[in-house]
Amino acid sequence: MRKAFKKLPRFFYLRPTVTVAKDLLGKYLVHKLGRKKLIGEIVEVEAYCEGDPASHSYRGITKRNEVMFGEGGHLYVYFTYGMHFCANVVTRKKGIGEAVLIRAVEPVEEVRVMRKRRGFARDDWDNRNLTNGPAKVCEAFGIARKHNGTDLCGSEIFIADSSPQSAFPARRSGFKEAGLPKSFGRRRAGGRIRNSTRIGIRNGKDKKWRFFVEGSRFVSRI
DNA sequence: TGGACGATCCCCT
DNA sequence: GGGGATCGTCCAT
Repeated sequence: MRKAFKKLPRFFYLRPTVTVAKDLLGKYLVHKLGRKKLIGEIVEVEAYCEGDPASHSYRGITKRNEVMFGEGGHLYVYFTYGMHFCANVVTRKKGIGEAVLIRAVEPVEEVRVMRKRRGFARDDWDNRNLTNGPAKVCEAFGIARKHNGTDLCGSEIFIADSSPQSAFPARRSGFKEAGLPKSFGRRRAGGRIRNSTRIGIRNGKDKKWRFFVEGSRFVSRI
């Protein structure tokens, strides 16, 4: 019996945060906006764990970070530097404040919409700078404050899999029933997973919890 | 109530 | 590689 394509199930997100971070590479971020589906393949993430001084959850639960302490599989969106939003995938069970920051994706579907949202010129055909940073991803995908707490097991914003080698296989035959375009199954980024220290933090510098797809043109930096 | 600073981006040199 | 934009959040008065 063939397994139908489906968005990642709840238990995917309840696992250890570093594991979830690595497994998110090559998966597809999907935002249903009206009749359109904005889709990008995740190529760069960072894990933020308990006892991690770089994490927003380090000093305990507050109004800002409470979504991080909720059940895994929800979206934690925060506002930073007075002008940017960043999106995180909440992990683990309720009560544990851990999450994975989505740092970069490779644009896949509705790229024109993303380009317009990012204010790209019509004659600028290099999409490398479209979604190669956490705030750029949010701007391109139209993710903002109102999406904080969104259930990724819902139908507005979710993450899907199309990699046949992964632990969460999907088949092209299932895309139609999932309402996704036929081109959806193509794996684009390829490459092995590499890791490094995280970007833009002072504390927790030693942890090598940034994960990215080796050789991808769409990561924020090498 | 004030002030320091931030999981960033963009433009400038 | 350096600095400015810009404001919500948190902690110290």
